[in-house]
Amino acid sequence: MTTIKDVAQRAGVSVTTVSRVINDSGYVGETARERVTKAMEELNFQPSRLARGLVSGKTSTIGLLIPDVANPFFADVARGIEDAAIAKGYTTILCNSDWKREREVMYLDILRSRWADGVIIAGSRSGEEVIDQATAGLPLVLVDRRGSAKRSSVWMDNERGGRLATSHLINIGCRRIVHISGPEGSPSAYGRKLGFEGVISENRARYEGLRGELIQGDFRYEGGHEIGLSLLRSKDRPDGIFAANDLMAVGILQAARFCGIEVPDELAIVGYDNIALSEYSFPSLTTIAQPGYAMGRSAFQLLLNQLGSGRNHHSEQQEFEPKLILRGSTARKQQAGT
Amino acid sequence: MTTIKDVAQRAGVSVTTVSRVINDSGYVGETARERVTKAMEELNFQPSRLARGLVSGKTSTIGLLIPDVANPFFADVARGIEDAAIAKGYTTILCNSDWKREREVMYLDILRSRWADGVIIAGSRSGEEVIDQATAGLPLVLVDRRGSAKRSSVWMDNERGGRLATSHLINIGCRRIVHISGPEGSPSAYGRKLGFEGVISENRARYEGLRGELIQGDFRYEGGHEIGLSLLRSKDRPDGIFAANDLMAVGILQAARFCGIEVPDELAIVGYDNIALSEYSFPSLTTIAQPGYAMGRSAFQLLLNQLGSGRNHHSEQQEFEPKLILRGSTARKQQAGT
DNA sequence: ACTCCATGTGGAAACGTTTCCACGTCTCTT
DNA sequence: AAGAGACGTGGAAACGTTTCCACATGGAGT
Repeated sequence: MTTIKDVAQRAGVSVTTVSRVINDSGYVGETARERVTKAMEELNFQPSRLARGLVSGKTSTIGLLIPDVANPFFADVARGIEDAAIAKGYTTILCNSDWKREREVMYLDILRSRWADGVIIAGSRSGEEVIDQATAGLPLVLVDRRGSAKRSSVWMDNERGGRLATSHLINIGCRRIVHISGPEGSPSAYGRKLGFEGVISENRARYEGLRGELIQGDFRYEGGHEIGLSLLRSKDRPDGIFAANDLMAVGILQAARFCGIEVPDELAIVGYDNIALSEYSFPSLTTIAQPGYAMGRSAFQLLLNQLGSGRNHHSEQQEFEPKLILRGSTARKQQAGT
Repeated sequence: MTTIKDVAQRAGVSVTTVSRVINDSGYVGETARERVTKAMEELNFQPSRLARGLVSGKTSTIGLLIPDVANPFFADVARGIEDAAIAKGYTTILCNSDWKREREVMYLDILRSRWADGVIIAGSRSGEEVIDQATAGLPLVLVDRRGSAKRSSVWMDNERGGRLATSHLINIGCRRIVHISGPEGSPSAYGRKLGFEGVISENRARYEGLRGELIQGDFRYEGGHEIGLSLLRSKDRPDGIFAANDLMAVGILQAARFCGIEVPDELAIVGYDNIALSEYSFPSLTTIAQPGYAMGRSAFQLLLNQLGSGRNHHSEQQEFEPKLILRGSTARKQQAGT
């Protein structure tokens, strides 16, 4: 490792001068600057960010805590964040919590020990107190929930999304609807469930025989597949399913194909997220769009605003609108009247 | 930030003793140990990895340089690497090069400045000299190519994979076959192309009228879609397409649906990677399996071996076998004889 | 009674930077 | 002619650890 001292020696100046050249601060003479620049190039010198971080207290590093990069939605979020971060000179540490609370806490400890300047947490199942405790003063942006006013967050109105999805199923004539929810504790899953329940109970008077059922899922493809199989093999099978994310919805789609059930005519399916997969499945999946990449970019921007503003806890909320994307999995030949 | 000094003071001992307790090294008395442990808990103390790294020269950090996490194959690789890394106490820095060589170099400079202990590069388009130059002594594992003997690498026999795919298309009766290759410079894309060309030229004598054509792609869905459209609209359209990855293959699938061309009967399609998407598309995609997660785990293991072995450049190669996965996109009613 | 070694502890240097302070020299103003 | 800047430079402290060294104290072996 070549250090600033080597550069100083080679250029025949002091380390102070080299530092000034690197940071373009203070006064440096023309000749000195040239010699330092030359020496840096010759030695292929890169100042150590460790040392720099130690003295400045800033590491230009952020932590990204998500359940799973292999989940396309979070991969999009991650990409959005990393792109925005590197553009501002920040480096991103990747942390996959695998939906486990204890892993979240573990990663947060690691991030603190590495002096991350801030953290973005997406898809956490932990409560706010736990997060508060574990982040302990670390600047923070949450991406899946409406945080309290004192915290920055990027979120969607998941309840509205859940309402859109459920209403749509009712509109096309479904009367026995099942909602496969997300893991317990996930605020987005909770919102979607609320929306579902709300619409079902509001419409029960209007459409007699309308029934809504709830099954707890895990946001994973395999989980959706299994639940789909057991659900579709029962006598009293549903004619509409709203899955809390696309991955599970696609799992159900496969289960339906396996059971020889026609989608959308015998069974209509709505997902959530609008990941690429939902467009290319067969039939293509009606879903609620959630712009992962844009939400990621936005989350980093909020974090940056917080970092810039020093002590005075500049906190902001950014909301994204859920949007119903109509595709094959609910495109019935004849629709029931509204 | 609470420091080791605060802990020492609270426990009434020297920083040396605290350090010994933290690292469980040297002699520490029973009472002193207890008091230090207690003080650490009370202060919620986490030793600074920056300071530690500065003195030890080791940061327990690795860099992960991939083209794009939003590409499901690389997301799998990333997940495999991160899982393996955290299990050994290493932290992963995420770098998306977006297939651009200059971004690779930029990221490598950043990683060096952060004193990453090692780097894993997947899907790079840069030549070995460029990589050598940019990594400059950083322990390194390449994941998509058979490195020279002096370098650790994880790879697949892409040429064999290309041969499998192309032979399969010929076997089911395709005679005008197009290969959509990957971006220029990518070794995996190159291997697949070689395999394609080899099989085509070897079979030209046997099957008269057999034609193979090459089109340069970019490993992206949209690219595949566009190429598919222009290809399928021409009079002289192919009856078989081998795409260098699944993303492009699915793009072509969509293009075929758009043009009203029957898959697999009018057009057979083979992809590469076996990402989740390939199973859920319609028709499902015949492809060459590439186990991203396992390759990621493996890559980290090789890196770890290198890190442990000090100066003596312990380098290993790990090879994975390509496997043909038969699915709907090539399942023709009647197959031509071999 | 002596040395020897295991045990326990702390001071201080080192890691590679940034930054505060001090000390020059030159030029311009009055 | 003298003082006030502006300009240019370097020494050294500081950041939070680890680790080398020195120095105690005690008991066991001769």
